[in-house]
Amino acid sequence: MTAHQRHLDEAPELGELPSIFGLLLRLAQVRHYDRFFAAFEGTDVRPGEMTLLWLLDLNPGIRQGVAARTLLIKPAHMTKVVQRLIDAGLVSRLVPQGDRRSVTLNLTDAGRAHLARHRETFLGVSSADSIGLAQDEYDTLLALLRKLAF
Amino acid sequence: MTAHQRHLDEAPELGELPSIFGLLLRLAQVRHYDRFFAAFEGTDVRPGEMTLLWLLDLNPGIRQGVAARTLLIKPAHMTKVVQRLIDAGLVSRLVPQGDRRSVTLNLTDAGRAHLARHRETFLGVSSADSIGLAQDEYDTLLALLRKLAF
DNA sequence: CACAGATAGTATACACAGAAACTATCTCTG
DNA sequence: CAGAGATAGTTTCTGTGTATACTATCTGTG
Repeated sequence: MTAHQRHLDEAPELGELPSIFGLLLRLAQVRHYDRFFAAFEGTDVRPGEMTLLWLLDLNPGIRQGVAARTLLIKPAHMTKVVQRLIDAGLVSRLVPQGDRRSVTLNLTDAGRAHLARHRETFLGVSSADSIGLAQDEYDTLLALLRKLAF
Repeated sequence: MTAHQRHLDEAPELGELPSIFGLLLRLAQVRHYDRFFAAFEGTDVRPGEMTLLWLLDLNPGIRQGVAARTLLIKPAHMTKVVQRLIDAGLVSRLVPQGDRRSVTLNLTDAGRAHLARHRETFLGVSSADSIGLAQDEYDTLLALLRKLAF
């Protein structure tokens, strides 16, 4: 079988599927993850961790639960993500005086260094160019997604 | 603490995060999943299964691997999804004459009935209105996502 | 100030998705 | 036409995220 014939075989009828919002979101996300992991190949940096470090850099001492709600991460999962970052020496946990049920988070020096080291790559993955859209299309897309996300 | 004060507590500084494409995609998807499961509450219908059934309806006898590549589902996972649908009586598997390594898929009568029963709800979840955008914004968003997805 | 209920986070158990290795079949080349 | 390599799908193992239930702490009301 030639490549061309195989291509024909693999072009099934899609009907209205390309207008199903949930499918499009998922497909776009899968492709974006591929880009992310290609850019961070060999570094074991993960998208969610990178985002959390970023948030902690902007909000030193933020409560763990507030970070979780902001990033739509479930509390049970946040516990594990934070534990990983603490094990990696990037984040520190502190139980504040006022409310000893809660936990506040801070970057360590190593965490700040880690963030600085990967900042450009992280931003680069999220650029119109790497995503394959014209700048104005990209701006429109981000504005629309922002309406849905926040 | 009043609701208003709590709201203030929970508005951390976000910096450039709302321009991080990957984060926006994920947040939008999490919110969309919530809508989906709210609409299908009590039915145990899942988004991925619904999409696969739809694809099978349009392409009777499609090869399992072709379906997997079309929907960006990994082969190992597709095996399990198909098995679930077969157990539910919605899909049938057939090993074709020409290539006995492969497997072709078809909807059963029950599968077609299932699809028909949930079709409107499925489309409804994926409408400008339920997503909370104006129709023209929604059309733009879909067109842009389609560029990324296919 | 005691205690009922709310809240913050954690632990346990499970579901969903992927990677790698395996089996069966097919194809192509010598 | 035999055997090496490619291909289709499955199995096994692992990781990521969720639901549920639990512990610790706090708050508000009597």
